[in-house]
Amino acid sequence: MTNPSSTTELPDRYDPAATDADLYARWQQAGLFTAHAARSVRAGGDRTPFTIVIPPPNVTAVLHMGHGLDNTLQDVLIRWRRMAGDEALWVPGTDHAGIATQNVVEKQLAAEGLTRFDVGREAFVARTTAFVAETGGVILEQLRAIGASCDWTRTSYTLSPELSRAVREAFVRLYEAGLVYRGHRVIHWCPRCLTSLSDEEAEFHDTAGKLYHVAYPLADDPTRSLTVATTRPETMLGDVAVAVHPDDERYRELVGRRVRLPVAGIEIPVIADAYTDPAFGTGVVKITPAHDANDFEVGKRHDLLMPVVIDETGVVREVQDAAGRVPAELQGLDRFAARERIVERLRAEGRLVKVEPHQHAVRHCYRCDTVVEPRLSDQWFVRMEPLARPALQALREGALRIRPERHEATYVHWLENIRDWNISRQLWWGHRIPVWYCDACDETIVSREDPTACAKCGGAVRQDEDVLDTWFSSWLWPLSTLGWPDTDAADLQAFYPTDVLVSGPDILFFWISRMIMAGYFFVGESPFHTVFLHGITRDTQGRKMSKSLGNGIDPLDVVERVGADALRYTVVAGMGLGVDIVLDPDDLEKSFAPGRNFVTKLWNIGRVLLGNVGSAPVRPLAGVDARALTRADHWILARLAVAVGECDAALGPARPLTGRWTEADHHVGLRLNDYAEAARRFVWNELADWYVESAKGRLADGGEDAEVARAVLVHAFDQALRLLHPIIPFVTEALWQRLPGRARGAYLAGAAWPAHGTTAHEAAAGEFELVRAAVSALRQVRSDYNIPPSRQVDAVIVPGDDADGTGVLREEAPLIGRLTRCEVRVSDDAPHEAAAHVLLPGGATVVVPLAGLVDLERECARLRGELTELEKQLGALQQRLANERFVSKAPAHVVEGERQKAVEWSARRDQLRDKVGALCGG
RNA sequence: GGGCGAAUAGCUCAGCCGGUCAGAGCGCCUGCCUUACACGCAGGAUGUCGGGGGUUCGAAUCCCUCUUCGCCCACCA
Repeated sequence: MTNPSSTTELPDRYDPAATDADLYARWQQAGLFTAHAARSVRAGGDRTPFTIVIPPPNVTAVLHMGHGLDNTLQDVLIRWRRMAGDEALWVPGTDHAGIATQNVVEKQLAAEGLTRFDVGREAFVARTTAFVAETGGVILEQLRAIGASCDWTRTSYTLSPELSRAVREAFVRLYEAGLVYRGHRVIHWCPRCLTSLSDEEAEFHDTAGKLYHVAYPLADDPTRSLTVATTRPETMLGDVAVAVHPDDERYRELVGRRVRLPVAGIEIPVIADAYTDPAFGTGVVKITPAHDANDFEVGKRHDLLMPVVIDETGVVREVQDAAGRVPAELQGLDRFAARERIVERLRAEGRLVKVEPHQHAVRHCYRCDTVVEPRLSDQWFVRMEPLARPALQALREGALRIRPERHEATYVHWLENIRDWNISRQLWWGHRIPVWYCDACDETIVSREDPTACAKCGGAVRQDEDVLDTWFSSWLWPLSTLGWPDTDAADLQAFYPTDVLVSGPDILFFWISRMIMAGYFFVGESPFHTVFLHGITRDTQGRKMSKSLGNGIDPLDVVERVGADALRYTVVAGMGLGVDIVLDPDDLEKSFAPGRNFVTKLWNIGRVLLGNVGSAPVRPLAGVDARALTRADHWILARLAVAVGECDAALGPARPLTGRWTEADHHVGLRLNDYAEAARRFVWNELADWYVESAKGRLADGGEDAEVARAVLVHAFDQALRLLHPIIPFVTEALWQRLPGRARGAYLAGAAWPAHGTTAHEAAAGEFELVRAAVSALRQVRSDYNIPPSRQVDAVIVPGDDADGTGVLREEAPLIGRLTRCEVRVSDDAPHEAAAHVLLPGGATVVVPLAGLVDLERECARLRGELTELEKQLGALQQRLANERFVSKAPAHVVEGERQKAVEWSARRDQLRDKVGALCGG
């Protein structure tokens, strides 16, 4: 790479399209993203490992803004730690996404007029496999476009042979521990996907429904009836009882008698069960064990029949134990059509007492949004309570923290009330459940290896038809991607436990909590010590970005228009911890302006800096005699030290300082927006606005001082690029490569994170603050009096009591003059004519003669107003200082600060009075 | 029905343990194409920090309450 010696070789904008891909390829060629197990201290190396496993996107997914955000944050952390000297590993990969992927392929089949049953299981799986192989994993390619520094040599896939082995091992181990069992109960069923769902997969949606009050006449006295309330009249065909509360006086005498079930025309008993809430509706509830989880429990308690009247597709018919319950006219109707018909019949028969509107939460399939049908079936479950205990303990003892902290309460609540996990799915796409049945002797075989015959009787065996919940492989992700169940695997040894898990809060239960439970159960350790939950992206109306609403932003669009760096900077700088980020899908230019502007600014700082510094070798800062440093040099070095400190503080400790999170470090760090702001401020408001401007003259003058300025300039910029690299890796690398003296093959991506500076520069830096104050004062005068830049202004700085300050101002007068386009001299000799006065800290006064420059009359009015306002404020301040209680109770430094302020204000008031006197003649 | 969070400049938000916090970015106003940058420079305006009450010498910051939005959880048929 060449080192351009003038800005003419650098275009005036950074061109991501022409640069980013090339830089990314070179990073990868240099092996910068590849972690080495042997270098981890856990494997005898000398580097602390820092590991993140990516939340594996669905294999068929394409990148959306949520991924853009999530992966940017991970990349910031990974790049930061890599630079900080850790053995940083970011494991990428994809999830086979059972239902989601199967649905995609089924849709393709549907377009051909076929169902999966038409093609058969084997062919369907083959087709899906081919589909995934062909088009899957696109998202991983897309991640490179935003700069994600994943270790692509370790790319994983939940359905790969290696990870499938982990899945089977996990299932068998849980089974052997008695934590996996087969249960016969009512589960959530999606009649469209034709599979069971876990509690988490059956999402509640508020729905405007109706509450139907239906009269069930007493069998032995049709003039009397019990009225039940139901939202789902179609299930009444499966009623086996009506229940009242045992203590409910109103119905006590009816318990044990029978009622006649309308429509079905059969008799069912009245039972007493505490499940019934006497206060709800009429206090009478119909019991339908096969179609309601609670009713199922009641049914079991009372040993009731469990007739199934709705089949797996949601069609009403006599499925099981339901002979004679479904009238012919209802047979074969969809459940919702059946509801209508039943209601009509009830109305016709005079059994419908009333219908009320009813707002309630109805479970829907999280994949296809179909209303879930509770269904009685045999499923595999994981007993979760024993797994939850250590996961709760982890948080209590500080092995784990969740940020922002408010999510910790959610986590605890969920774990404390955890329910068993239905892990079997009636799908074809996924890990086949490793259970075989022998029909000959009824033996159940759960095995790591595929059995060929029944171990007991030698008979033929057949494997369970179901597959595992896709999350059953996801929950092993931190383990399986690192080589588990091979506990000797180099990666597992070197990188497990991992460090930070970055995700949106939406999959806290689906995935994150379960990973923690798996970590403890399978290897006895939490898979990570920090869960970092970020917000989600919303549009300007506050709506969640989604495909269906069409309000999403395609990150690749953004990359194309403003570049990956601008995208990354915008989301990192714009997002508080755990706070949602609002972006306008209709105005990408505006939404990403902060990032775009900053990248351009940085690029231009690079242009002027490189252009002024040239390509000749530059001394390392350490080789510069400290006595040769100017005030400005000290100042920028001091500011750099502050910026580095702020960035480190904002990012926080990468891991618990004492092995466990404590009050001291639990709530610290991961404030990426603060980190971004600290770095931005240094580079823009300090380095560019002040230091670079101040150095231009020195560089032009040449000589020894120019060498010093070059050294400081290059050092400060180099350090700034390092600070910013995790956020905006491309432009910083492109600039860093052009710094003079850059060694071939060295990359910023592999460079060291800035070390804390010394405090050696602070004293001289303070002097430069006085220079800045003088410059600001003169700029303000120019602006206040509307003096155009072209108009030369003579300024006099009248020394104050501070002899040192006067010395500084005298020496720096040329610089102050250059930065303000004024002719500045320091003299006791204040001009006598009308002039503007600005007081500097330390007592010196900037005086600018105004004769011929302004309308004095207007100016006087303005000044008098200013004086009045100041006197008012000063009065209040003095009153405060006269307050006994304030002086005695407030901390000394506060009182001292107020006193100081009063002194300054008084001086300013006196100045202002003089000024008014001088300008306005008394 | 529980639990949690948010309400601060026109917009999106920072403001941790009460006193240099009334701030940033975008937008707006004024003046500048000052040979790095108009995706810029210099200067500037705008907020009784959702309402009410309380604690305190002092509250955007703590407590109570109300209002309005979110989110999560939940077997009230």
